[in-house]
Amino acid sequence: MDKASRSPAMTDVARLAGVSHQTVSRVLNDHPNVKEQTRIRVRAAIAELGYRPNRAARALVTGRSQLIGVVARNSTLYGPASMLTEFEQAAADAGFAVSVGSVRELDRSSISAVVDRHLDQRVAGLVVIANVASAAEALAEIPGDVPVVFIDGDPASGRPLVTVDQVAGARAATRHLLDAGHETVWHVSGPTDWFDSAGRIQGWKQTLLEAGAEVPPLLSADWSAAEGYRTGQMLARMPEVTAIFTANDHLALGILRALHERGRRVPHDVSIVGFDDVPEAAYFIPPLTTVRQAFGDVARAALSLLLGQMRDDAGTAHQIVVPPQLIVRESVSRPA
Amino acid sequence: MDKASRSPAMTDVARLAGVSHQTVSRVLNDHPNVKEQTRIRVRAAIAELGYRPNRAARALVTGRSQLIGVVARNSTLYGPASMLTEFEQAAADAGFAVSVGSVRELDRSSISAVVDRHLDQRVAGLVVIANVASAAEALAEIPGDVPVVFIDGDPASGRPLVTVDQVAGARAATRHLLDAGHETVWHVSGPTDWFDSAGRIQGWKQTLLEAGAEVPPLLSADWSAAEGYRTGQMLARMPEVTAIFTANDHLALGILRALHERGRRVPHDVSIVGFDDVPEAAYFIPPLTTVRQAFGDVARAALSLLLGQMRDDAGTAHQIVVPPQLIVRESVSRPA
DNA sequence: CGCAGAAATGTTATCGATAACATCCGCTTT
DNA sequence: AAAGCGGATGTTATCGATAACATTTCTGCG
Repeated sequence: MDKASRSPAMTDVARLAGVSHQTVSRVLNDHPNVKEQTRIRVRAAIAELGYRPNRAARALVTGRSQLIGVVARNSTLYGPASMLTEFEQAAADAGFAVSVGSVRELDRSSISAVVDRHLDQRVAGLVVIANVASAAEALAEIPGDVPVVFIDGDPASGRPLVTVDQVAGARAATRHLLDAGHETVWHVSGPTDWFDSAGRIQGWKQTLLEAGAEVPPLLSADWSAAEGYRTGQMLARMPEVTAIFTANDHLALGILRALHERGRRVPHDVSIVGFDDVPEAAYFIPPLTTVRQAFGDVARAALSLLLGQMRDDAGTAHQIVVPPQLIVRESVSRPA
Repeated sequence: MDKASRSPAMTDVARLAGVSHQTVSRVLNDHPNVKEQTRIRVRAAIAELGYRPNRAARALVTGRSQLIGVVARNSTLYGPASMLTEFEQAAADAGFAVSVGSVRELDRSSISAVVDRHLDQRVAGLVVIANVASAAEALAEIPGDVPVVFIDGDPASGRPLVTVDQVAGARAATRHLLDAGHETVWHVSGPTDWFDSAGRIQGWKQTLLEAGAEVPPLLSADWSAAEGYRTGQMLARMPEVTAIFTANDHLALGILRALHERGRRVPHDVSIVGFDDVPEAAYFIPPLTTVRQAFGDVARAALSLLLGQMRDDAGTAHQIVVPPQLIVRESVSRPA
């Protein structure tokens, strides 16, 4: 009796329940035409044997697995990393496993390599965290028969997409600084090829123009504290700079340090607003006013779009925009 | 000619190359007994058709997939998140996909649920990032026939394990502070049920005892800047505290802020050393001296242990310890 | 030259599920 | 009561690979 040596298959369940394996399959897939009584009998047999369907076999015959592939840039940046774990959690709750395919760069060849790997695994769907514009062309290659949802991609593509409203977040941040009485607001952006950056730049600029404020030159950086520091060293020497909106919290951290070194106090001399609300932002010196993105909401929205596509093929290609939230702390005050 | 409608299978390749599908299989798996000439012919056919093997079919017959399951706590903490992306990268380079299974807590039922999901997928191996002691019992349940490697687990378990030498890291940090002339060093630890915390506490205490220094009471916190701040508020009021070693950089950040608020200057009045070397640590005020963990090395080591187990069943259960590195910046000086 | 034995290749069975089709059964309907 | 019908179930084919075994084709050597 070494039945335990190999996990039970569908035929084992069928034998125990006194039905054919096909009936077991029907019970598993909730087919309508099964008598309630046999359904119960089969369920009992499944429970007794501790039977769990073999995903590989199912994937082979259906051509689809219970696996969702995620394509993301290899990154420990707060945003992408949070996005990923939130999505994994949402997918797990829905009974899906998540296969992560990191790429070093979001260029054409890297992306198609990862997509191919995922298609090899017969993923049921793909989620692409496409935060830079250069990804667009490679993504056009993804075959149309596999459900795809984009996070942070190009809204103009017409593909199903979930994104945080970067423009609104930037507007709230800029407006907050203007409302405090600053004549204008400087912006240190992320890399300009990121959609996030573009949206934040746009929101910042729009708000200044609407308020009739002068638009200072745009300062671009990568997302690191290091570049924030370098940029900050420059800004610290400019007395006319009294309000800065940075594209993420780590940039703000670097700027805070540069200002500190030059003896410019925050928020007394310079006000600053970040973006992301990383957990430690409340413990910067001073605590950072910033914009929080609801990554969990984005992840769940992306999953539900994906499931929608998987269910009905003619699913309309929705786009969902999640609003961000301004978190007010102590890094902003009226100008001196 | 709608061959493109369905991706080519092994038989298609075989037909084109004028051999049997089995020969194609042999070429794919690098079996020795294939004539060089046919091997080339088959390779050409594969290339021409753009054939890619169906992982599901292979998994079905072998009972093993090209998928590695990772069990980790759902977390955006720098350490675990870095570990995950590094491992994914290493696995991808070796041709493996990674299925992430996050759990909210590392308790028995969560873990066995995730492990079961992975076993459903017929993962080729499992990597468990088991950073708390409570995980140990649940992990004992993992069946012995699937290769498992632990990252950060209990060395005493005897299971294959890769870990950063936390004790050595803590010793370096503590010693650095003592060498600067401080009479003793206070320690703010992470949660005491984490192996990381335990190792760092041990290294800290050992070093103090060896140096004949007094061992101050242990202060425990979670890993957050928030608790660092709270703890820091207390420490800032104690003039005898001149040197602090914190279990991670975010705790240090919170403490820096608390000290700053109380007017205690770092490093002039208080020296501080963190742990992790998060990318922004160099831009704290002041730049933080800290201990860097080579997550990439850990990930690659874990993968190679796993591959070793997958190849030869009798593989000796190695344990690999990766040394950390003290990064000296400006948050430490001689006591006043 | 022929034969053993190895090397190269082909044939068939198999993994565990779903799909498609076949069958059986019990009712209604006329 | 026979035909017709749909609900419930069973049978067989199938997905695409590998494993095990069968067969053919080379070798080397007496």
